[in-house]
Parts: sequence; C-alpha cells; structure tokens
Amino acid sequence: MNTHEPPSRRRRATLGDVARLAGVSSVTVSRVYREPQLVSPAARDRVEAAAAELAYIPNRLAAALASSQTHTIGVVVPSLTNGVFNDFLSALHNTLLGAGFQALVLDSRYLAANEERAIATLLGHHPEAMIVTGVDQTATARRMLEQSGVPVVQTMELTDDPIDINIGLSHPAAGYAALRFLLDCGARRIAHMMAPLDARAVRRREGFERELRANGLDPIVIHSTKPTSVSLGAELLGELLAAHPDVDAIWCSSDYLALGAMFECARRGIRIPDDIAILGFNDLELCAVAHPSISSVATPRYEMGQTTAEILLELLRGSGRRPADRRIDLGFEIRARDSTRRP
Amino acid sequence: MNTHEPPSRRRRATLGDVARLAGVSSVTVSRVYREPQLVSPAARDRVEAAAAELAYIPNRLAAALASSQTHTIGVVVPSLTNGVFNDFLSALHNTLLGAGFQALVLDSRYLAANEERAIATLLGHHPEAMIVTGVDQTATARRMLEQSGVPVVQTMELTDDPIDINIGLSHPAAGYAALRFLLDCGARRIAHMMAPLDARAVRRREGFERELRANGLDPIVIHSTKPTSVSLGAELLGELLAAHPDVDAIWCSSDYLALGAMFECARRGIRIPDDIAILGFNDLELCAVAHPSISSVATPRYEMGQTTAEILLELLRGSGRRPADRRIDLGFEIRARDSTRRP
DNA sequence: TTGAAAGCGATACCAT
DNA sequence: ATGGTATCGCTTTCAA
Repeated sequence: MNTHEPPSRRRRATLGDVARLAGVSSVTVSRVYREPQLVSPAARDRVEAAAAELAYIPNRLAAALASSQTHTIGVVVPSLTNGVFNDFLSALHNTLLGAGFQALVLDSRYLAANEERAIATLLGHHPEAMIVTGVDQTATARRMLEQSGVPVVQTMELTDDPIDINIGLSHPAAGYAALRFLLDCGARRIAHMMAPLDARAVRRREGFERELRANGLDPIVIHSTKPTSVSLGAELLGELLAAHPDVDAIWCSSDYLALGAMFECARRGIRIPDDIAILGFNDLELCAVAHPSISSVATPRYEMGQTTAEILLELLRGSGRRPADRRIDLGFEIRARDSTRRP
Repeated sequence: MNTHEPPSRRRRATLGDVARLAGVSSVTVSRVYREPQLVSPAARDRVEAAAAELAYIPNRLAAALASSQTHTIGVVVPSLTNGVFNDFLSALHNTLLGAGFQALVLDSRYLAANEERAIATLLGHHPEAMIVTGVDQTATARRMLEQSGVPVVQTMELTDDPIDINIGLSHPAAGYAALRFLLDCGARRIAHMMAPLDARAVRRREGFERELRANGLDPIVIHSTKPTSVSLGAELLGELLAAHPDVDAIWCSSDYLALGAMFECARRGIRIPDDIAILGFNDLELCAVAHPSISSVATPRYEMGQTTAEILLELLRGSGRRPADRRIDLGFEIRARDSTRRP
C-alpha cells in the first residue's frame, strides 16, 4: 500500500516547452546551450529563466540521435572489484571528462561471452570510441568492433594483431623478468600462484615457466579458478606448502594473493623473506606500506589510462590523425622491497 | 602520419537497411527483436540473415527516444576505487542485468558539486530510476531528482527526510556501537581515525564522540583530508602516537586505515591487541584473513544493493507499487576478531 | 501476419 | 540574431 506520494509523474519539460515559455523558437533555445554567443543577451536571459523554472534537462538521447555525436566512450573491463582497473579508469575519467567525454563502463567478470554482450550493448549506445581489456575478444566481438567504424583501443596487454590501436605491456616478458629477479635473489624452488580466470595472468605464467625450464628447474604452479582475493592467497599458500614444503620463493600473480600468502605465512611462523621470498604483481598502493613491504612488478596502470584517453581525444577532436605506431608498449618495472632478499 | 588504415568509416547499418535486404518493412524487422512471435518464421529467418550479414546493431538511442524506455538506471557513488561500493554495485548489477536493466554508474569523488553534475548528466540519459549515495545532495540536485519523475533511492545511510526511497544503515548508531564495543573490551584511551571527505564517516564520528563524552572520556580524533587508503592509515598512526602515546584502542573509519595502522604497529613493534586494540569499519574480505585478523563493524553492502535493485524492479515492472516503508534500515553488526581483546 | 504514417526531442541546414 | 523544416533511427498506433 502507498504510504507516501511518488515524485511527480508529469512529463518532463522539452526544448519546445522552454521555447514556448521564453517566447522564442526552439532553435534559439538549442543555441543557448550549444553556441550562446550567437544568441542575444536578452533572449538568452529569457531562455535561461524559462529553463530554470521548468527544471529543464536536455535530452541527450535526442541530441545524440540528431547530431550523431554522443560524446561517449565505451569501456569494458574484466572486473570493477579489482584495484588494477580502478587506476586505469581513474586516469581515463580524469582525461576524458575535461574534454567533455564520458566513459560508459561495463564489466565482463572475466568471461568472453559477457564481454561480447557488453560490447554489443555499448555499441548500441553509439560511443565515439571503444576501449576493451586484453586481446582475446571472441570472433563475433572482434567483427562488431571492426564494423563499428569507431576507433578501438585494446589495453593492458600487447598483441601482434591488434584490431586497431593497442596500448599495454608484455605479460610474458613480465613473467620472464619476475623469474629472473627471483633467481637473482638466490631462490631455487620457485612457485607461482595465480588465478587463471585472467588471460594475462596465464600469459605471465607462460613467460615465467619457459624461463624456469630454460634454467633446468621444474615449475611449481598453484592456482584456483576463483577470482583473485586476499583470502584466496592465504588458502593457496596452504595448498602449496602441503604439496611442496620446500619452496623458497613465490611469485603471486596479483598483490592481493601476495598479501594473503604473507598473512598466512605470519600465521604459520614462516619468515619472509628468510624462509620464503614473496613477489607480487601490479604494485598496488599497499605493497609499499605492508609489513614487511612487498616486492612487486609495477605496471603502468594510470599511464595506460592516460595514454589511451589522450590518443583517443587526439583522434576524435583533432585532425583524426592516428598515432605513428598503433602498438604502444608502456613496459613494467620490478620494485624490490623487503619481502624478497636483495638480488 | 598514417601507418595503417582505420576501421571502415562507412555508415552503420540501420533497421531500414536490414529491411531492404530482407525484403520486408522496417516494422517487421523491429518486431523480430521485440516480439518475434508475431513474425512468421520465414520472414524472421530472412531478417536474421540480413541482420547478420550487415552486422546490424540496433541503435538504442533511437529506440529509447521512440519508446521513452531506456532500460537504464542511473547510479552515483562517491568512489569507484573503494571496495565498499564495489560490493554494492555487484549486487546491483547481478539483480538488474537479469531483468534487462543496465546501470549507468558515475562517481563523484566525494564532492557535492561533482555529484550534482553527475546527476544532471545521468538524468540527461533518461534513466528509469536513480540511485544516489548518501543524503547530502545539493538543493539543486535534490530538485532535479524530485522533478525527474522517476523513483529515486538514497542509499548507504538513513535520513528522516528522504527524497523518495531510502535504504541504508544508521552511521551515528554504528559510531555509538563501535565505542561501546571498545569500552566493553576494556579500552579507555580510545582514538578515532578517519577521512572526513566521507560524510558518513563524519556521522559515525558524531555518534562515537557523543557516547565517549557521555562516559566522561575525551575524544581523540586524528584525520586527514586525503582519501582513505592503506598508506594513510600508517601515516595517521604515526601522527596519532606522536600526539597521544598512551592510546589503548583505535577505531578506524575504514578497514584500509585499520590495515595501514596495523602494518605501522608491526613496524614499530607495537603488539595488537595487547598494546593497542584496532577496530575497523565495513568488514571487507581481508579483515578475516589478516594477521592478526581485524575486528570490524560489518555493513550490509551487498544486501543494500540487492534490496535497492529489487525494490526498483518491483516499482518499474510490476504494479508500480511502492514499498510499505520508504525508509529501510539494513543495520550493521560488529565482528569481534583478534585485533581487539574479547569483550 | 504485415505495413503506412506519425511521432519521440533534439540538431543541421538554409533562409531571412 | 532568429526561425522554418527536414532529419536522425526507431517504436507506436491503426489499417489492411
């Protein structure tokens, strides 16, 4: 039963309503919003008063349909819960908003089918550009993106066969570098902890394993299909030690896993880095402040967002000129801290 | 200079294009998407083939304009970086997507002016409902929401004067309860660590301080205008101890602050809970797995999202009937763990 | 089962 | 500086 009144259901004011009240044509009202300098101050004042009185909010849908400019950019990320993508999205927003563009963000929860649906949904909103995560789009999704006619950026990782523009870093190379780092720290029984839901984590693992084998060592990999989390790190550490009590280093494919593993070590009285060295991935803010501080492979998340936004803006506003190189490698960097011995 | 070809710039296929290719009228094509059972199988097949060939994606803007149904819900949260809102948004998405609704999410970065702008932007997309965080909207924003004619949910906290529907928990009550809990644990020199950017944190503090004073104790509050983070927790712990070396308990207004404070304690050799007890807020996933595990005030974030979505769906699809009570208190709960002594 | 015609609320183009 | 009119791509009557 109704215990209170809903907000007024009356029709929202339109451009025409404002025009009528202000005693001008609707074109004039439209101009007040788009090119105020072309409207006489007197008319402008009347329009503004009328708009305020009616609480007029322009209908962007109609505007977009008429102008075929939505000032919107579609973005698909695998997860909104993961700190990794927050940095990327922040940078994106920071750069885009100032230029009058708005990002429509959908998450795929690491599922290709969801990503395909999200891409279709976003394209239905007629964005002026698309940004997707990774390079593993389904054939259908890829075709939709190609047909869309708008610039497409694939981010976070690199491929030899991009749809359009590709900005990221090499994950196999990161895996290789992580292993080299741990070897240089003196580790020999090196395990890898990961959540293979993430295709990039799988590629990091490949680089890691290849180099491990090249050094005559056997890969120890422990993983779970659950999404990455601190508690998963603790859980996997338990499984790892049960199977391989003699590991002397662990590379965790996310800092959350690393933190969870560290907590579990503390709980079991295992010393870090003396008994086991721990290396994370991403270098989230907490790595530097943790105790012990966590060594990690730093990824340029903010930069990736910023570069992506800048390139798109240049493309959309400016001359429409494309970057000299369609493939931009932003690299990574290992930050050595207390959770690993010094190399 | 161009080093590669941009994706084809040709005009995207429209309903009319598909109709022409399939040899039917555009109404029939439209029906294939909305009411397939009204179209003969033969026509349907031809339309589907034509749509596939043209990689046709319906223009949602045009559809929304014509039908005045956007199947979209506008959401404004203060931050996308904060785990707190992720749980809320997950629940929202989970419930909404299945029902064919899509959430458009914008963040305000804890600034009322940004929130106002975000609300205006979202209303411009003609959502069928609006969800905003907290109850401190500007007068203008409030008026826009009221005039919008769509259901509005204010979430996360409660007010006596909601715009429309209000789902959340009482933050002053949480502050009160946190203090009672620490007193019951035997603490007497109790400090509060917070980031006052968040209006709800300010209200928690009020409940906390009021009860502290009622017990004849002096409030010790340490805060920073920076956004909450793990490193901020470590930093504030330093400031706190410099000013008040004798504190025996700290209530942190977020679990991130609590974690940072804990790391800093470990670094300084301060024992938890023996020297200092630490209580967090929100009960994020990491609290249970941290070492020592972190006591925290658990908030029903997922439930808030789910309840919000369910009520809106009922309102939008169903009879349009509103909940019996426009104000729903989902409460909170203190989870006692190892970072505080037992009460 | 199918289609013709009239909008939806703006913008673009061309006059005045 | 201002306005008339066609148009954007789709949905909604209403007829056939």
